[in-house]
Order: sequence, then structure tokens, then C-alpha cells
Amino acid sequence: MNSSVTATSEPTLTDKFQRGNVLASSCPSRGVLQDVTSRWGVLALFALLQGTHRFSELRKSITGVSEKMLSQTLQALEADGFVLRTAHPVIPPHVEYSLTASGREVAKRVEELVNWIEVNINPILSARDEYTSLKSG
Amino acid sequence: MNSSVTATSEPTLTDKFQRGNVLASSCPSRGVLQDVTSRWGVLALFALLQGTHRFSELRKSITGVSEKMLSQTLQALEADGFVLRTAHPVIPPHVEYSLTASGREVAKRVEELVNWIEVNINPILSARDEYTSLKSG
DNA sequence: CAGCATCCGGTTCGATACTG
DNA sequence: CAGTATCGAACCGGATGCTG
Repeated sequence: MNSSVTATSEPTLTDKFQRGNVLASSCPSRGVLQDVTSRWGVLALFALLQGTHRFSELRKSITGVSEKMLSQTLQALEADGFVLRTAHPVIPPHVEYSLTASGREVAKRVEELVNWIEVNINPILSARDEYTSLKSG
Repeated sequence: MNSSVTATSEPTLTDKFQRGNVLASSCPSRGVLQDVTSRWGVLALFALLQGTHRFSELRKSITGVSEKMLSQTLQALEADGFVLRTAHPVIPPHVEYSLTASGREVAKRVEELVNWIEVNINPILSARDEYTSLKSG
């Protein structure tokens, strides 16, 4: 997915001053962060926090996601070990998705972020309106 | 950004079962979530948690970000009321970016997510390797 | 220094069709 | 049901050139 790093200019000096090193482009955490904070990744983790779900259930609950994107997103999260995919060999196919132990950890943190935004959505939206009218008004 | 809601099919039934409603595409929280969890948004919030920074400083510390993207990202965060932009009318220009009160709240939650990933990056990477070799090996 | 306008290649994404 | 394959369309994002 993001395997070639295409060596940008060396960040050596700057790196020393950072608590972590996500800010350095070479940090592998960035890739994982991408998976977790991707458009549908956030919502998938959030949805799975409620428990195990089938593919079609997730597709229905996460409004607007396409089959392809959901599939792709779940695969990325599975690859990172956050999501467990369980396929029951029956016809028609029955596949269930759930969070792993580490998946629950990330998901909990994602949830806190999401919840905070939802609780404070009104002031935020007001700020946005004000900003917009300042710019174009 | 996402102002026209283009009424998707009514999600009434599904919505009742969700703690929040981010999972509904009509939810305005999604837009804000996008700004916060965007590729550079996460890193900008994370970087600003350390304090006030000038544009060029941010550009240097957030390795790999382009001028355009940083500018765009900061504007989005400013619009949502998370980032305060202070321009000093001198020549050459001097602009400082800092977090607002609400900005600190989101940033703290972003930080917790980022930190967890950084701390657990090794097991995650191992899981990924294992997954990859299972698929293609 | 801080940033916008423009161009343009690459990636992402959604719709559709198809498979096990 | 749970996906994969393919194909345009849309968007993202970087490079460049210009402004105050």
C-alpha cells in the first residue's frame, strides 16, 4: 500500500526534538495511522465497537460506504491486526467481523475522539459558519 | 464543504440503534471528523500540542507536507475553531498558529490515539508482516 | 516569509458486472 | 451473501510561478 518510501530530504536534525516521531515521514506509524483515520476506517472501528457484524450489516450501518471501499478498509484493518475476519464455510457465505484485543484499544481511542466531536458539534458548526461569513461576507 | 445534504435514502430505522449518528452520512460530525483525521490534520494538531508555531516551523516539523496542503489543512482546522491564526503585520510577514481551547481538546484525543499506535507499533507491524506472508506466501 | 493561483499526474472512489 | 475485476470520473496533492 505504502511500501516505497521515496526518500524525501533527510529529517535528521528536526527529528531529535519530537516526542514521538510520527512527524517524520519515515515513521511506520504513519501508515497505520492512515488505516485507522481513513475516511471509512474510523467509522468501521466505531461500528465494530458495538460488537460483531456481518459484511452486509456494516455496509448498511455505515451509510454511504461502497462495497469496494468497505472491503478495502476491512482488509487494511485486518492486516494491522485490529479486525478479526471469520468466514463460515456455508452457502450462502457468512462472514463476521469483530475487533481483536488491540483493535478494541484503538477503537476506544477513536471513539473518544468521535464522541467528543459529536457532543461539541454545535459550537464547532457555529464557529465554521462565523468563519465562512467572515471570509465571504 | 459538505453543506448540501442531497438527502440520501432515509436511514430512520438504522439510526435508532446507533449511540451517535456519525454512521449516518447526513451527520455533520463526519465533515469535522474528516478535517481532524485527514492525513495532515492529525499531524498538525499533534504538532501544535507542543505550542505555538510559525508556518515554516510546522512545515519543517511535519515532514513531507507541502505548502499547499499545510495551508489547506490549517485553514480547515481554523474554520472549525480548532486552530487560531495570528498574523503580525510586519515585513517580512510573521504568522503564528496555536490551538484554541476546543482545539486542545480534540488534539489531546488525537494524541492519545497516535501515542497508542506508536507504543504498539512493533506488534502491529509484525501482525502486518504475518498477514502479508499468509496472503502471498 | 506566508500564501494563493494554476496546472497536471496519480490515486482514490463509485457503479457496474461478474464469481464462488 | 461476500466479495473481486474493471473502468471512467472525481478528487487529492505536488510543483511551479506569482503576490504583498
